[in-house]
Amino acid sequence: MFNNKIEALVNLYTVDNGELKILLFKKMDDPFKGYWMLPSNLMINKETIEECAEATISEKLGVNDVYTEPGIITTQIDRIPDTRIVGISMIAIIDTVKLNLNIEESEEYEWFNVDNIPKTIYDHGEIIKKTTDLFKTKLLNTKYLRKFFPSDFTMPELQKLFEQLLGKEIDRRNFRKKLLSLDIIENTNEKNVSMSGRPATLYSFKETDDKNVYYE
Amino acid sequence: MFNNKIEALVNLYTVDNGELKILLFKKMDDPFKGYWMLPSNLMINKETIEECAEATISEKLGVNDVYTEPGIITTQIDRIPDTRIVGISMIAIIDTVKLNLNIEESEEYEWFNVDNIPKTIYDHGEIIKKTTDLFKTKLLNTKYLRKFFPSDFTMPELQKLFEQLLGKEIDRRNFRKKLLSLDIIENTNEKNVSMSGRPATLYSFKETDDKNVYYE
DNA sequence: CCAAAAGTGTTTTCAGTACACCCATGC
DNA sequence: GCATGGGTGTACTGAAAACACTTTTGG
Repeated sequence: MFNNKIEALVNLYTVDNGELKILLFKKMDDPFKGYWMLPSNLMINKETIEECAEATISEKLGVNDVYTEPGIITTQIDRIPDTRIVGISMIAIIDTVKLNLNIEESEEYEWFNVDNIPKTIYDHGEIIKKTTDLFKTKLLNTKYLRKFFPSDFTMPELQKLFEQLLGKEIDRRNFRKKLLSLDIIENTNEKNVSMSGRPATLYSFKETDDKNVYYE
Repeated sequence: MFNNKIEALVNLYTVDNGELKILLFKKMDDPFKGYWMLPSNLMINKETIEECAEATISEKLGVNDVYTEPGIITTQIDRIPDTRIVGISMIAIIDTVKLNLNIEESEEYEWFNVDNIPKTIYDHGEIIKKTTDLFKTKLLNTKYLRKFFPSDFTMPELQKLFEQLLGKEIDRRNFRKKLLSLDIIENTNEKNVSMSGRPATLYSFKETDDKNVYYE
């Protein structure tokens, strides 16, 4: 009567060329064959929900030490037919460096832009939407930005991410001015290798207190 | 192995004379006799966490139709000795009108200013702090303010609440100017009965889209 | 008439916005 | 040398902050 199954639904995010993306797996068998899903696992008695999420990532991708934290919770009785499972969505962040080192191409998973989610099993689509909305507001804070950019980044890259988060275009000069005025980043005096055009300067986050870059 | 007990830890808030307060109950027996606690109940299989929280409030105070939503989640294995219970803190909001109609004085409970929480059982103190921090940021939005003030309120009352939320003093004239400029409230042309001094004008929230009053 | 709290307008300051031209690289 | 994307400075605008005196009530 009081015992419940709890599943961690892992929303694993990365920033790829200034785009916020989430990792989804393809369901290879019926029901819902061809639909997409969040990697998930039932939480066992002797672990925390964070441990459960980290184990799921490790199992699916072979990557360890990924930051996770709880997102939203769903206790709808009938969210999955014929069984009662409490869902806890987990926000997880991985940077492109770790990604490139450890992840190979696969038929079974794909990184999707968070604003372009394919059809999913059960309520995963709704969970992704709610969790991503929550995460987008958190992501305006350097605490989370740091995790995507543990080493360095370019201004145009970061600007592109903010344009997606805020859903509007930002003037290049004003964005740069604002970021520098906050005194949270520093010039590394390095340049990236660009596809074409002038190479961009690389910046990194200073080791200061975290603050929000934008509101609203 | 996969079955867990889940408890709803109800953080019931009200605004009393511009002060944000939370309801706590006194533990009347050992262990932790004399310590304070959040009202809570284990969630049963056939209810949602919201229903569990609402039932808890109904049981303790005899008040129904109270708005609730999930706050934070704790899955620490040893948060309660010798047993594993997953804790979900629930934000619940009650207005002073409902309060006065239904609640009588009691030895067993008390409304505490959220910035002055007494000693609590287990991890309740930490849960209150985290949930209240979360709620304070939400409370800058009229969606939640409305629930505290379903009928009307005075400017000084609302200003006092904002001063607590933001942790700083606000100029009376500037606060008034800002609130009126947002076009979210209207003058009811009524006055309240004051303790002493000039009676304050009563305002109410317009039926418009919700927005944030302040950031940061 | 005195104490207590509410109400009101103007100036200053600073952050946000708008805007156009030059620079470094690859091909 | 040209296409591509990166880097820079200034003027305008509007919201936030600073600030002091008057009004209404109860006792």
